[in-house]
Amino acid sequence: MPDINQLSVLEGSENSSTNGMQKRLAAIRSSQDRCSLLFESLNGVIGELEDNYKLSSDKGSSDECSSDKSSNNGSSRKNKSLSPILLKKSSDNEFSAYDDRYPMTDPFDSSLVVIGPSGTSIGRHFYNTIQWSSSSAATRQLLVNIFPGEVLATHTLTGKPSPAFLGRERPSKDQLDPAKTTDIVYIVTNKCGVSAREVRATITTKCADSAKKYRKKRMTF
Amino acid sequence: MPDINQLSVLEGSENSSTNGMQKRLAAIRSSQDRCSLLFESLNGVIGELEDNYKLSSDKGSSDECSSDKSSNNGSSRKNKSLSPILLKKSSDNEFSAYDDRYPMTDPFDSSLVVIGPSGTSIGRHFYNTIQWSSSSAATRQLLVNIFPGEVLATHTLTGKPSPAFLGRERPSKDQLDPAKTTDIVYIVTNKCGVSAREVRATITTKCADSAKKYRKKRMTF
DNA sequence: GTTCCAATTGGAA
DNA sequence: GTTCCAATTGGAA
Repeated sequence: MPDINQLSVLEGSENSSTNGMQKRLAAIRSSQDRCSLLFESLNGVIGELEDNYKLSSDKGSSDECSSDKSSNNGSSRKNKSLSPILLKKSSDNEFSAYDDRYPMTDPFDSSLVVIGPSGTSIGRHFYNTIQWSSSSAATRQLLVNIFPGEVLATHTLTGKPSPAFLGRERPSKDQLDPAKTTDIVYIVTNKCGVSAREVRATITTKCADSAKKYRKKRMTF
Repeated sequence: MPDINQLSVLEGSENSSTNGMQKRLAAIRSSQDRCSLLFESLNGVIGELEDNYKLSSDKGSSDECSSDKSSNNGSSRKNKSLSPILLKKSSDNEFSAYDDRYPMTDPFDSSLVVIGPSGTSIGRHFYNTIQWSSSSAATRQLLVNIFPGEVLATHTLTGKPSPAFLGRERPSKDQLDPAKTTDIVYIVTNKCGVSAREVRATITTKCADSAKKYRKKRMTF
């Protein structure tokens, strides 16, 4: 969560800040992390309950067709009451840096949704299919939508070689466009209430898995 | 949320902290208060969803309800059905099968505290010094208290070799006593509200760091 | 077919 | 001096 990291600025501005203060900040940070986890947990519960509810209330409709959701009468009330609260939660969860403008509709193309301050945009339809109830699923969905599979296979989060493979270097990989990855981290941390660390780990793993996939393809030649 | 309450301790011991810092801390505190409110709100949503769900699906739902659910009578149903879901979710986050008995005083030695179902015990005085506000700090404190430094340096969580170093094997390491590591995971997940994954990652890292330390010592010979 | 796990590393924080 | 980061791997889940 970006806001917490910003707290480190404090240390710079105050030369008098003590070790004790560091500890306090660490304590705050970790309790906020726990908050995030709890949010995720609650989100999961809500998603589950909602799924059950939908399942039994209107059996025919598939889950995530959201486009015509707003046109529902009566029964849509429950859906409606759910979303705003969840959104409110997300924004409040980001104690500071959260910018209410994102996600926002692309001002030049209403079929696009801008997901973060760096301006990364994705299709609205795809956006509506993202499973925010799982931060790793959401992260991976965003990755495969934003980057071609081969880019994922040939790039990494940082572009740096593994320190564990020094002197045994693998073909070096470029860095995924940082503007896009930071926007992914931005939207997932905000929508799912998880730490940036977690999202970044998922990106790292997804790249590794993609590379593995392409490596296998090569083997078959 | 116990963690947030613990933060109030911060106020007790401020000596050098500046006015600006106070304000920032106040801001954090208030946002955490908001957090608490949101939890209540989310809980309300869950209740509402569940009521709706109950209302519309009183016909043998198939989901993951436990075996004894069918034996419930009408009135107890709502309370009972919500809890399992929350518990289930919780266990995903490793608040898991929380057993109120732990931590407990060692029945044979009141100076010891048993931290988990496997019976790992630690000194009461040490127990009282654990920083539960940081899951990684708490995990590391427990590790160094329970295992000698050299054991940490020569063991790993699983005892398995790194798959990334096949054909280039490092001297193999034994597995840390699983009874003890599971108890560490148990107590930290419960006290800090973090996932088992996170605690296990910290254990892995601590072992790696310890091994590094001892490796350096060797280098100096 | 995809996601997740954890051991290892050097250096950054 | 210690903790944290992320790339890489094979296989488990």
